[in-house]
Amino acid sequence: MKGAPVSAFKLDDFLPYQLTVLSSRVSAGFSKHYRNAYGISVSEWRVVAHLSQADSVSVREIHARVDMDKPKVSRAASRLEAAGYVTKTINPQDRRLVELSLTPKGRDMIAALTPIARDYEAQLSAVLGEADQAFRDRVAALSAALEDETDLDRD
Amino acid sequence: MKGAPVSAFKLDDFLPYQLTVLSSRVSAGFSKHYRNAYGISVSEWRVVAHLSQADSVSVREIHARVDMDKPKVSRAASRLEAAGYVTKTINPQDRRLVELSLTPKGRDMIAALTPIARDYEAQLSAVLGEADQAFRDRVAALSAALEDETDLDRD
DNA sequence: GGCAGCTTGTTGTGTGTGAAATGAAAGGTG
DNA sequence: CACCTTTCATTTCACACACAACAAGCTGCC
Repeated sequence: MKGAPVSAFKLDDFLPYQLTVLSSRVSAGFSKHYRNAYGISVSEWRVVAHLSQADSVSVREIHARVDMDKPKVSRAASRLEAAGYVTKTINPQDRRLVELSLTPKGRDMIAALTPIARDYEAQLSAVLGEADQAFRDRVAALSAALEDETDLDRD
Repeated sequence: MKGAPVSAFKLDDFLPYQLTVLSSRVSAGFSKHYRNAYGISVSEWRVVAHLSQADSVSVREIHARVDMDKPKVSRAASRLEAAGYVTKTINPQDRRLVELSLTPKGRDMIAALTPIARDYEAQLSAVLGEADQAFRDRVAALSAALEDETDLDRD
């Protein structure tokens, strides 16, 4: 019994680990629906998805709302622009701001992906069964509880 | 009403997005406990945590059990070896295998981190309240349901 | 025994990432 | 109005990642 751990730590039962694995699988399961069809990454999907709710939005706005740092948003926007899904225009009132807008091609993409996203979410809900709403509430509660800890909003 | 989305897609309410944000926050909240103190990353933490349950384990074993691909395990192991937390020895029976073992220094680290991990998990459980076990069951159920989809076990 | 084929681990390669630095524009103060 | 500070976006740099190629070792079949 030389190196026998006194009280073994079970990584498989560790909630942070489980959540990372789950999150990775859920994202992978959905991203394969748009990665092949449209050649966009998760970051790009998030930007486009946010643009579907509010057209003409600055990089800063997306950075604040979509849990991505500024360089990530900036690069995702550039890739989306190069792919023809988004246009970048400088705001005339405040010329520091870069307003992002969906092109018709971008709108077509989000129009096609929205039902796919809803279907995918419905599949997840089916697995969760009647506990669906309770589960979502717990996710939100945990997320909110940790929000301030990760509160590094020094820009 | 030119670009008004017909039925807006709410990224904030999208479960895959919520889970990614949650997972990121939970991991960040815990990793800050060992990042500063020991200078190790999440990958390295996982390897060490797994070694705490089963000493002397091959890279392949960790790859299979810890949701990391082979290069990631290999590089994490090399960094841990350089930092003096693990040793790598070639298995004499099968000289392809590299057995990883914790050094005393590595055992000290995991001994110090285990109670911190348990405390952190207890905090999460406190937020979840009586729904704790139900929540974990749902996490496991979802993860299991998606396991086969991500089943790219072509090594 | 020798060669084909598999397994294991490491190393390359192109890409993405995050932190800090930079550039560019607006606001505030004397 | 000049100067300084703040804000926004991009770029730089060092590093991590994923996928693929690779070298080394084992196995089995003839």
